[in-house]
Amino acid sequence: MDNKKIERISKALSDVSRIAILQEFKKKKDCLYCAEVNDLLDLTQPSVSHHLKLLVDAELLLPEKEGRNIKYVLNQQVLDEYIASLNELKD
Amino acid sequence: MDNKKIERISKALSDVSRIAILQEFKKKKDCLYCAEVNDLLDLTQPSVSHHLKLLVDAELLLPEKEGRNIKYVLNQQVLDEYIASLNELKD
DNA sequence: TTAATATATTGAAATATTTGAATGTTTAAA
DNA sequence: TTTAAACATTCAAATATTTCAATATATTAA
Repeated sequence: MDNKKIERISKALSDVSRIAILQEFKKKKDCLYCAEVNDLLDLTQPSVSHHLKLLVDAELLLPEKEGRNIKYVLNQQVLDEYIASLNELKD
Repeated sequence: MDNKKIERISKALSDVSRIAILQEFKKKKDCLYCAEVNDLLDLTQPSVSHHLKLLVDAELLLPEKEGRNIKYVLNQQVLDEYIASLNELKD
């Protein structure tokens, strides 16, 4: 994983709202609906949409359209690659 | 590790200059001098000082004064705790 | 087709981050 | 003690991020 990608993922992780979104996946098996995220956070719908976009742009979340709804799935592979990059920092 | 700490470390990691600083530790055994970081980056001394401060504030780097110089050591424990928090995101 | 629901986009304000010039502080050397 | 070296701080400018109101788009229901 190149440094620009590490930077982008780190930015995606550098906000407590977005961290909370990712943590919600543990509770809801492995998929989360956009509407659930709106309920989770104390923010307006456009703000939540913005946070989800950053997570999708970083490829930490994979969006799947289901009619009017969007289902998000955690991208474990990208998360693993990011963690592997961090582990490489250690001698 | 609480979410504010995760946020702070993620922010520290969300800049290519700071990522480059951390990666330099692999080459230089496990300690890096401030002056070496100044040489490494194409930035002015105050900017480098700012970046190092963010890494120290996030506790990713431990500073040790040596006369006029400062030696930085990578804080592997904090890095490990951060990685552990990310691993917890996965189901 | 019309209305309602779910999500995205735009635009603007508030705040945060990045950078460097100028300057300050601390420590060592002359 | 004067000077030089290493690093920090302050301030301001440029840029990026966060947030929300307003509005747009897409899809489903009536």
